[in-house]
Amino acid sequence: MNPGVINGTYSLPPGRALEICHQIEGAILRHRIRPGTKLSEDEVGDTFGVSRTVARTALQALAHGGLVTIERNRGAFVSRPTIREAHEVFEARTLIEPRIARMAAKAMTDEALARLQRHIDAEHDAFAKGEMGLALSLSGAFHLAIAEIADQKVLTQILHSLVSRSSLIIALYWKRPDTACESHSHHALLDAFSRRDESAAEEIMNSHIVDLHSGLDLIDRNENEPSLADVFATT
Amino acid sequence: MNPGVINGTYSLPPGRALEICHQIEGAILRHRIRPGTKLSEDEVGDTFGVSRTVARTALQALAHGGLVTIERNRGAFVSRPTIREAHEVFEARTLIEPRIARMAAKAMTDEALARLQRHIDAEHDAFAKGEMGLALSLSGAFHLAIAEIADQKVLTQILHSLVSRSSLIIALYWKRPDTACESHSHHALLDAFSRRDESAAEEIMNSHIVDLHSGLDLIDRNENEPSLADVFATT
DNA sequence: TGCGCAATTTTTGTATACGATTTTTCCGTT
DNA sequence: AACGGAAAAATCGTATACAAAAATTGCGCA
Repeated sequence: MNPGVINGTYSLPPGRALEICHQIEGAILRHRIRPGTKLSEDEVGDTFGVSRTVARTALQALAHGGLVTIERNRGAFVSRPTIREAHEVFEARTLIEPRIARMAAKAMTDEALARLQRHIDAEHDAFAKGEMGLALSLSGAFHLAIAEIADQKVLTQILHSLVSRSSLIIALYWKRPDTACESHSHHALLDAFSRRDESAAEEIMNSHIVDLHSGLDLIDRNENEPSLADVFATT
Repeated sequence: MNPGVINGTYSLPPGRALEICHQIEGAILRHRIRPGTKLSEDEVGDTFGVSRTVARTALQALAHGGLVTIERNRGAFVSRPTIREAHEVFEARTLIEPRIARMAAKAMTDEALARLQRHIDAEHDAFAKGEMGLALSLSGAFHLAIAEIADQKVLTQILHSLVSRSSLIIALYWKRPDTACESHSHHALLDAFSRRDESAAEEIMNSHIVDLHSGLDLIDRNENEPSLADVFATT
């Protein structure tokens, strides 16, 4: 199972390429592949036992979701969102998700509540086991589940891309890599949903996203990895 | 020149495929190709003098933007948004664009104002000449230009997809195909921008999108083309 | 030893070939 | 004449081949 992976997000006909998309997406969302990692066509093709043609299709689909960046004549890499983009992604989520939460509260059913509860349980579980990557991806899946309940396909697709990129952003800029990001916002959200309290859901979601945003270390210490070159520069 | 086409929207490396994307997008936005039209790989390849490989890449990119729909073993077609999707697209725009207008008002410069004025002039021009397709695509480009001025890349990309799909929706559901869609909302918007009146810009944009939405004929006479089969059903 | 240039290797861009699926056409049967 | 099915054609899915570009390596020279 691939948490965070929702059907119909990649506009590809069902087939091998779509499956590979989901596999790679899952790996990135669980932080098993770091931003910046090269994803060569041969490597992907060999890994999944397909030709470069199919691997290429999958990588291009991922590129359109923003998870992968393709540079001409250089290949595909797991995206490294800039600080600028990080801000924009969370600002967009702040705009969109509270509204989605409100719509979800309106459309909430007992079945949907149970599903959200299961999401939270799984998230807790992974967290307890120390599987942080999995926990994080499940946390993203929770947000998408809400969008699905709101039954807004267009916004869900948009949110999918935003949540995916958020995962990359967290991998790059989360303040305390060791410390965990457990919050009980999801519980509070579920509670509001169970009361069908639209305004509360909207407000809680808003604070939740703002919290996430502010949990990032987005001070511009001249952008991106100072790795090696800068570290040993003897100025 | 391709009105409505903005760089960086399709996550493809520069090259032949990207160019073909823009060409096809331009044609669709100007209503030179109707929703539902088949775009076969051979046809596209021959038209632009490239192999199917490149044509395929372009079509897949367009599919991710929502302009084209690919069905497995059947090929690519210009998308035909459902009534349901039409509502969702305009609801999403109602959520996003007023905010973008506000941000644009805040970031407005004289140079940007001049650019918007040129957009409006071009739109008028096309309209006067009866080139409705061109006028419509320029109208979409105006909205995108605002997003660019707001300098929000993430939201601009999202809006690009929404505006493109709006063009398909208008092609399918506009109430009076003969009557024109001239409104002076764009003028009013420009006026608010020139006064740097953020609230006015936000409010005018909101009404403008709502107007567009209500100009559509989205009554569900059991979805899409009743064509033929239903027409002659002798119940 | 350090630098730069050239040859080699790797990797991507594009075209083409072949098998699979779908669509169309055409013919025989009723 | 209408229907159904089989053959033919068209179109897509995938693999592979070759050309072009980039990255790497290694050599020669200062």
